[in-house]
Parts: sequence; C-alpha cells; structure tokens
Amino acid sequence: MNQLITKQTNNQVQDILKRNQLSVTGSRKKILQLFLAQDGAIAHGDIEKRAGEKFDRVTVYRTLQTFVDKGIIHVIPTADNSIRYALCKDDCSEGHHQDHHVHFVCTQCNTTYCLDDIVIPELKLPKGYSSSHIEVVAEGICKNCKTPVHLP
Amino acid sequence: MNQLITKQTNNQVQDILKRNQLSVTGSRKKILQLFLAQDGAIAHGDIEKRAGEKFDRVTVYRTLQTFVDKGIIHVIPTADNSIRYALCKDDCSEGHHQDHHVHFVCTQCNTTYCLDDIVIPELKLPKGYSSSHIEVVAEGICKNCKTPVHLP
DNA sequence: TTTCTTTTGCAACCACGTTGCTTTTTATTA
DNA sequence: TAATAAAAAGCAACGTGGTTGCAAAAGAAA
Repeated sequence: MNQLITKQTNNQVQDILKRNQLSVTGSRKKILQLFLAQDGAIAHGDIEKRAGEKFDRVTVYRTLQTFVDKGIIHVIPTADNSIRYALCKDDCSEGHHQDHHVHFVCTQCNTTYCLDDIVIPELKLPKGYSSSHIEVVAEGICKNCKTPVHLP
Repeated sequence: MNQLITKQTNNQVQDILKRNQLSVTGSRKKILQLFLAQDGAIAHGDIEKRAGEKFDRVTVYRTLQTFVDKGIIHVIPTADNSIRYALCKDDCSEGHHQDHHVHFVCTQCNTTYCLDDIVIPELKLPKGYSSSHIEVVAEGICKNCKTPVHLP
C-alpha cells in the first residue's frame, strides 16, 4: 500500500504530463503513478481508495477524463458493467486510441489485463452487417492465479 | 408504438410464463410481449418507456431479473456501459445460460443484435492464461442501416 | 512576486439500481 | 364463487456513480 516513489518514476510522470501539454498537479501525478505501478487495469473506485482519500471524487473523474482525452489511458468495458482504465501504448495519441487488443479479466483476483500481443481473429458476419471495431473480453484464470505445478 | 397484440402472441406469452412456473401478471405479460415483438435487444430504459409508463421502476427491474434467472432473457454487456436484454434461445434454462454468441451493436440505429450463428473463433492466449468464456461485441452498420444498392 | 490561467474542491443535482415494507393481485382450495 | 395463502406490485427511502456550476486554490509565466 505504502508506495515508494522513486526519482525515476517521478521523472517519468512529469515527462508524460509535459509531453501531453498538461500542467503538473498533485492529483495527476498521484493517479499517473498508480497506473505506472500497476500491471493490470484500474477501476475508478480503486483509484479513489488507493489515492489515499486525498482527492475529491470530481477531481478523480476529471483527471481520468483528461488522461483518456490525451490518449494516456484507455477505457476497458467489462462484463460487470464497471469501467476500468489502463495505460495506453505509445501509439495512442490525442483523440485517436489504438487500443484494439484483447482484454482479459481474471475471475479469481479480478484483475484486468490488456493482452497487447493477441490478434483479434476475423469474424464472418452475416450478410448485410459490417463492423468497424470488435471488442473481445476473455474471462478466466490469469498467470498469477493458476494452480502452480508441484515439483518433486 | 400502439402495439396490436394478437391472440397467438398472448397465448405464447402465457405459455412461456407457465412453462417457467411464473404466475401470469400484467407486467410480465407486457414486458415479455415487448421482447417477442422486437428483433434486437432492449435496454431497461426502453422498457420503462415502451411499457407506457404503466409500471413502477422497481417492478420492471424485478421482472427483468426474474426473466434472467429463469433463462428467458439474457444480459448483453455493451461498450457504453448500458445493460441490454435479449430473448434467450430454447437451450437456455434456469441458472444456466447458453448465450455464448457474438453481439452486434449498430452505430447508426443503436440496435443490438444477437448473432446466434456466428462462431467465436479460438484465441491464442499468452502462456499461463486460460479462459472459460469469451465475450465478443462487434460494432458497425447493421443490415437495416447499410446504404442500399441503387438499381437502375 | 505578481498576474493570469488552469485545476481543485464543494455543493448540489440527476440517473440508475436496490431494499424493506405495505397493499394488491394471483393462484389455490373449499 | 368466496376464502385463504402465496406471490408480486407499488411506494418511499436509500446508496452509488457520475455530472455541472461556481468560488477558492494552485500552477505557469512574466
């Protein structure tokens, strides 16, 4: 819980904010640090809790919205209807998200991962339908929760 | 808007309710009729509006929940975080939904379709991940909204 | 440091969904 | 058909998640 923020991380945060023409503020630094320190995706509620009750709800909403607008994070739709956010890869930019990858939700630890390297296969849609975007969410057990192999 | 309910539809509704050991009530009949008269999926809000402001919000919620529990309808997760419902096929039953098909959301008319015949292709997940269920939502233009071919 | 601009925090509000309880409706049995 | 038990509907109230307008505070620039 008590996160050690290294000088590197701090510089990285400032870098990202400045590169996106955002002023460096307390909430933006804190929230961005949470994303950098986290493997999977984060829900809005997690952020409010893990930011240490320091920021107003409204501020968290606006900060997340700003990050989405700038292409720093992207939204992940989940089956349980709770929005989650994850860092974008470098090829996302303002107004143009490139986050067309598979998302994986672990049913055990409830972590959401972006599987950037998985290719979404072609779908044969019925006659008359044409799709511009396909969202794939896989549910199951992640690499950290799978039953470990017992060695002799 | 003003729907003509035929005797057949009425019988069908009663049939479905009785088959699922549900008592036949006004709201259940009305809401089930809406589903039978509709090609695509319906959102909760639509139901409240189209039921003619006759039923309490709570009643609609509970009726939908009952139908989901009984396997009469199923929930469709959408990208915009609004839950939609659609009739299940016959192989759904109480506590066991068999609705593993692709869902299609038309970006023009905003209708959601269940593409029952489309097979969800295999996904090659990274090492350590195993999935029990894959949700696929395609976005695009549906058969009713596509630009018609101009004949000479 | 001063000034201007941006961001934050607060209060209030709305939409969505849920819960507990009373009244009404449905199904059942006489 | 009337009486009864069981189920569902309606109502009020509440909780959460998200938004908006505005005044105060913090950041950037000079």
